[in-house]
Amino acid sequence: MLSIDVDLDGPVPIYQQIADGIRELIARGAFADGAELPSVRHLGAQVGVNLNTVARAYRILAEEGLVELRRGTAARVLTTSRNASPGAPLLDDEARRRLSDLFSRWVLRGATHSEIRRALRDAAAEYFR
Amino acid sequence: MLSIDVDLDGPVPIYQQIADGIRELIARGAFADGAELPSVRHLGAQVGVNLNTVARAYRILAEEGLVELRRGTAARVLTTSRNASPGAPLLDDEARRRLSDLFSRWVLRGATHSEIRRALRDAAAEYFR
Amino acid sequence: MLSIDVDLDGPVPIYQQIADGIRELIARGAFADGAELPSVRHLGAQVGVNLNTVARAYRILAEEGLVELRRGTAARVLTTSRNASPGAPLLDDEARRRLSDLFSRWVLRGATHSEIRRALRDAAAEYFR
Amino acid sequence: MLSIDVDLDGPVPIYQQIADGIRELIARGAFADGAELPSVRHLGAQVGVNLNTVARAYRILAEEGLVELRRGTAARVLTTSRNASPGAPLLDDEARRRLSDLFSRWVLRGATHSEIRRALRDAAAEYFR
DNA sequence: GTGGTCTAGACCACG
DNA sequence: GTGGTCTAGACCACC
Repeated sequence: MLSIDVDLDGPVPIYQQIADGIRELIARGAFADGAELPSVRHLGAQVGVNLNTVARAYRILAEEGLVELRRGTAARVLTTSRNASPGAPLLDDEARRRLSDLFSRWVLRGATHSEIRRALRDAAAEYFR
Repeated sequence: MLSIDVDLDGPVPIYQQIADGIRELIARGAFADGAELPSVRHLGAQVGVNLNTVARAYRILAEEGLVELRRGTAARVLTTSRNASPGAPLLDDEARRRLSDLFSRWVLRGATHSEIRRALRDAAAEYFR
Repeated sequence: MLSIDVDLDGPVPIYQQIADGIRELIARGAFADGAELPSVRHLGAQVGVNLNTVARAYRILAEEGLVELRRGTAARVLTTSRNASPGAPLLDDEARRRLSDLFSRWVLRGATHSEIRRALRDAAAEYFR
Repeated sequence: MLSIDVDLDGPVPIYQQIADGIRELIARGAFADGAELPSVRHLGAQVGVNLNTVARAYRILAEEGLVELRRGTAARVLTTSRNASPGAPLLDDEARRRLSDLFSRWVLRGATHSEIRRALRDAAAEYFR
């Protein structure tokens, strides 16, 4: 029984939120390899959105290689398909951009370098708890 | 002479990128308190976007309390107006959401907790360099 | 003992892949005229798909005149029933459409006319090897 | 005035046909770099399909890097973004699969190796005419 | 004006 | 039953 928080208002598209939520669940190991996702109809009903919106989220995950879609059968999770280039650094431009923006907002709230380092450590600890 | 990188393609709205860029410059101390921002016309011409787009970026920063807008005069930077509630933790829900999403993507690329901690430390060090 | 590669993922319907695979085997002369195809049960079990899926593939081949289906007996290959109008050119609209699409993709990868001609020659040589 | 043939029935999704058609026009040099595509509304009306269907075709081309989409402005063609890995051979598995299927069908219509080579040469000549 | 999102609902393709 | 396609139409975001 999969639970995903979705903010129906707000600027982030619903299909993105659903994709993000499922991606996180996969990353957290909530699915065995080959496990079935709920049908677009079920998940749509549960979350309170249209089935097409869920379908779009599934399509995104499929393009990322995290989910396998086939007509006639349930969507399946592919945990094995680590599309990791082993040498690729985590801190690529996109990650750098996201983090810099966060840091600037924190600095403007008065944060220091060490406070920021601490908040990051806390966030990671929380995530892996 | 303010320099901002704007990616005209990509999903991030241009006005957001401009606001983000200026916010970062303010956070980095590029402006004295009360310093004037370039006019929307100048900045628009320099960046190569419509003046309304720049105006919208300024409005966002004004709503955040980082910039003061008055008709007829240049926009002024307000570094002192920390709109921070002193006790508010850095790691609010929005920050948590952004970081969790980043962590999930990293985990799916095979990252471990300690690799992630290291990447975060590096990012902060880079930012404050 | 017939061997067919089927990609259970991917956008191509399984029954199509099976039909394509058998068609290629027939074209390559793997069957004497009147030879029996494996039962839908056997082939389905071997390939790992539902028997209805195999049955649908056989039906397609029957509609093309390549296979004869009769209730109660094994499906038979009909190599003689060339359903070709003798004068019909190979390069019909459908073939033209398929090749044009391929050419466009190649051109956008930087290919020239002569490189494309060479790739086509190679493909044919490979096929008939 | 862009003209695209679309078969509203038939198994190929309309959005795919539209994407294929535009890709071919781009490959044929019908667009200068940065040229504007018709709006999803206009093209939809012209072809006789819903605007969402056209939007999906545009999204596909954007993901291929052939088209640049931005809210508020017309879709732009990017001919320069050759995403060609210089060393990559034209005849990859997908191309091989497509061509093999075509060859099998031709062989079953009685074609010989040399007739097939000729048809391929003709198709390329036609395409580049 | 542009593209983007979302909906409700229909119908198809597939297993 | 599943996912996939398409529609008509609404509304939003952006320029």
